[in-house]
Amino acid sequence: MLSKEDVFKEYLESKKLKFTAERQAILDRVFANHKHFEADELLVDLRLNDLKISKATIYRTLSLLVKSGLLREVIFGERHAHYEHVYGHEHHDHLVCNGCGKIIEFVEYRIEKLQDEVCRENNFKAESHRLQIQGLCEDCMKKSNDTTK
Amino acid sequence: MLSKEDVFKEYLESKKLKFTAERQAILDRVFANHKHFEADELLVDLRLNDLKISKATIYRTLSLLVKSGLLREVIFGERHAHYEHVYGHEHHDHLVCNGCGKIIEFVEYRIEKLQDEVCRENNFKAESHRLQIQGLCEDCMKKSNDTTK
DNA sequence: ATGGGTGCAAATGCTTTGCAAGTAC
DNA sequence: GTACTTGCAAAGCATTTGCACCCAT
Repeated sequence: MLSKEDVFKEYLESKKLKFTAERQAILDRVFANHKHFEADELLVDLRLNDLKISKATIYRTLSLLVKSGLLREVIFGERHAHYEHVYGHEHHDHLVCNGCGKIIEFVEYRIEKLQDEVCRENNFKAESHRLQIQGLCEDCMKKSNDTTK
Repeated sequence: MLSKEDVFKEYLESKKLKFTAERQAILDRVFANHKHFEADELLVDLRLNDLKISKATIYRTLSLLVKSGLLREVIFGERHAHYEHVYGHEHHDHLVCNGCGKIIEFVEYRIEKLQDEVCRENNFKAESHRLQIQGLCEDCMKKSNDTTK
């Protein structure tokens, strides 16, 4: 199986783009740590590792990582992007807590199958999908029911 | 059954807010025409009807319409909001064509049921959800297969 | 009369872009 | 050598906000 680097390098080559030190560093940090992250969090993480890469380059590289299929952009209702790993992770969907912002991932194969069915019915060729359920997690539910609050 | 106006007025009253001419006009135009629309499209529509309402007021009123439950905000992967009617429409999800931008609505009760099941398993209380499938519609699929292109 | 509402223009926050200088191949 | 890259600062865009004046209740 191809490593992340191989996947990225192959993509870059196919587009006649270059594998620079900045792209290397971003790739490393993106997959070193977090699962979900935002552009700014990546910037901080790079700084903490003494990597001085400009915001512009971060945005440009994230876009390439998405196009190469290593990352996916997720939008959680806010107006800025979050990213998550595609490489090495099964496709999943999200429960987003409106109370504390916690994100719970889940996999439900039967939903995917019904989606395929819907696509067939509408002569639609799916390329990607996102399902997200907003509400309250267990803890926040308890808090909001707590009459002593 | 309560009319849209009644729903809106009730919401405003409950928050000690006022039912102004601007809010009236926006409510009317929002439900006169479109289903899906963006803030800017609403602005144009208001101008075409000789209603000179500022952008600020449009944004402030849309937010109130969402809170009152008459509208829902949908984010189609772009970085700006779309709105759709809740009042008078069954809950549905979307197929979004990456080729031409067309939006196909669908209702699939079995998916909703599986979502409820997922929430139960995770002790999660759903408040809303959004499911969207991106891909190519029939027409765009034909175009991309067209070898004469 | 008065607390909320409006328009305007400026501010915001995330993201993109133009440009001059640097670098991978 | 030459096309692609980078950082910087400026621009872009959708949306929000501060403020002085206005108006529904």
